[in-house]
Amino acid sequence: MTVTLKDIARQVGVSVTTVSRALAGYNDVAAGTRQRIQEAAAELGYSPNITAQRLQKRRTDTLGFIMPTFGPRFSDPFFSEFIAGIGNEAAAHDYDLLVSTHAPDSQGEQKAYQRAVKRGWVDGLIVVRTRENDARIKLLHEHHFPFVVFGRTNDALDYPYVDEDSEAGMRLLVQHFIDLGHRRIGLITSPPGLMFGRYRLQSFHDTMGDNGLPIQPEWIVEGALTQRSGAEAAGQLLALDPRPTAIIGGNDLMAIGAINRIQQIGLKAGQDIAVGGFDDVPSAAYMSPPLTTLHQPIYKIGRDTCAMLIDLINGRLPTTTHILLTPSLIIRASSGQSIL
Amino acid sequence: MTVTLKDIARQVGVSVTTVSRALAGYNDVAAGTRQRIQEAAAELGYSPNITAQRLQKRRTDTLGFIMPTFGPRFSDPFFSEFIAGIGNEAAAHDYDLLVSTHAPDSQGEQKAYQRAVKRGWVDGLIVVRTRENDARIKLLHEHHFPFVVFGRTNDALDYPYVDEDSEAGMRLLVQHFIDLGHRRIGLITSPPGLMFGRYRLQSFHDTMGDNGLPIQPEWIVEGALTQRSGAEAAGQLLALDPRPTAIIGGNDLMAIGAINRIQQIGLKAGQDIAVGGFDDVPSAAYMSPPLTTLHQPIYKIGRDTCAMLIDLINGRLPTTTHILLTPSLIIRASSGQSIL
DNA sequence: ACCATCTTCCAAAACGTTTTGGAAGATGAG
DNA sequence: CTCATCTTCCAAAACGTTTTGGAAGATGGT
Repeated sequence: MTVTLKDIARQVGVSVTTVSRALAGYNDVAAGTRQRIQEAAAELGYSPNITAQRLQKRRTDTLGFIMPTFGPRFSDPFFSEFIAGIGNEAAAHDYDLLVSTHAPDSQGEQKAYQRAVKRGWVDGLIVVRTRENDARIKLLHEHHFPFVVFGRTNDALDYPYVDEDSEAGMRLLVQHFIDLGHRRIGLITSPPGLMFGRYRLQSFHDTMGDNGLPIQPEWIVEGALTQRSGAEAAGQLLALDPRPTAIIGGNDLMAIGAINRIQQIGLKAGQDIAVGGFDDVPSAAYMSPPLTTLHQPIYKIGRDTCAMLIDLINGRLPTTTHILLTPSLIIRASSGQSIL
Repeated sequence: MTVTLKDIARQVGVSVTTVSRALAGYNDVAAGTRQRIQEAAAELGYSPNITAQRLQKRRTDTLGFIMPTFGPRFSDPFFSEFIAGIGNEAAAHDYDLLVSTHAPDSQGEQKAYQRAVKRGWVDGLIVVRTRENDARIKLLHEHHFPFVVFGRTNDALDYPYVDEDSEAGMRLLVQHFIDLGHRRIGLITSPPGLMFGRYRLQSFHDTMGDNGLPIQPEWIVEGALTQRSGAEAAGQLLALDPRPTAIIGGNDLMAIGAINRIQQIGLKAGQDIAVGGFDDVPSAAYMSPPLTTLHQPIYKIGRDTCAMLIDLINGRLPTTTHILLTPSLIIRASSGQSIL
């Protein structure tokens, strides 16, 4: 069937050892012998079996990425860009990328992490969308398994991570709206338990407070990170009396949903109601109105996270294991003009 | 370090064989012995090493998906939804999914396919975005390697595929515009060499011809499947005199870019210029105006493709290996009213 | 002619699992 | 008591590779 070292050995009339060492470039093989072996290998079309190499080397040269997906069918531009980032970086270092989709805290997710930790499934893991009391991180940490996280947790554990400074981001956005004269600002939050939502919500409170502005509880509505849920949440906010003059989406997808709902009831986003988002997804700049948002360099974050993990796996401690990136506020038409 | 069969065998005082067979549930193990083995396994926290199992079984239980990406940094909602589809289906059958990103026809891509074919990298491959004279398909076909394709090629080769009927889709969309009274219709095509672009272009020509409508060469502009390129191409179309009254994007991303450019120069998409796209990406319904487009059930296509591949790998010939899905036209505000 | 040193090769072990082909002892039928 | 049949176990081989620890023969210096 497929060609093995044994086949070459038989054809050339040497031992498997010699074939292996000849092809690996050791210098204890006579030039002529090596020549004949190389020719035979080329002729037979030999390529070493990956699984056998992995067993022998006790490493898989594979990285794992377990995507936490809400609901079976889902689509989030964040993930394709992030995968492109880690995928390219991994490929550059000759690592494979194993991708698995599982609902957060589901049995399937737990099994996947167990396989990594106990069964030599992959050499390291990339963890995203941190949760409060994140069981994944506890597990990996106590098994001393190599991993890097995009996000932080509320544990006291020390582990390498890359994160965006959600607090700073939200502060920029809220202050921007306040400076434009807004006083009643609605917020569409992400599902509970997600750390980044927690930081953003906290910062929303803080920034409003620092400006001496009270917050009505009904200004804060929960969404599910999708356009549809953003539209629904916006519907609730727009039904308030008085209604908010600005709406912040916990991510761009929800902000896009909000804009849609605003137009639907006959108002103009960016004129009657200001809107802002988080992420700067590719479509954000092409909406009408274009969406004011906080730019996160997702692709770069993916690359950096992956590079850090590879260093970790190979025992090269990264110089810094805690990276906090400040998102930059991209002001576009959806935040409108001053209403003062 | 990690626990192996040997460790359990030593602790219980039996052979490795017996441990293996006890845990695998064979009935040639005494009840008491099995009990002690199971307890020891639980106590030591044993889980079988995946790589060793794979070597022994000569199968990886892993599927490969090599994403053809244009440019290093990229983001296409098509891929995240497609990955979710194949990922979930794969997980349901206990298969892993290996994802690799490579530029089309690049060296890296070729190497990846070689690894699959010759080195036991994965048990099967999913191929997408077929190209003219697609080298990937020729390679896989001549090596009798299990694979399923999303898309068709111009080869005479027989292989299993799932595809959307681009010709039917384009016909629906063009006819829709013609019925609304449009006579000058611009088309933003995908990069050359991509089969789906070829079908769409051909069908564009055919449908216009069938309606007795001539096509000016300058109505057809090439894009790169991104919002930005769609905006640029639309810019060219809008500069024509007389300019087209309708613009079709080769995919939704380019249609979204076109809408953006239309608004930018002070015209109203869906009123002054009709716009249509392909794919029905999640954002399409939330644009303003919402985008008329051809809905492709990407998630389902991913699942079906993957299911077919798994059948193939396990020697269960799927009943049908050629599936052609007709996209449905979703009419939204961007196609506007009749202009007659 | 003898010993030391190179050069070239390979058998065996190892990675951790599953499968094959018995073997030893217990049980039961006659 | 004898032979056949179960029950329970295991040594060895296998998957395909890499590494270890020599061994045999060639070379060269004296």
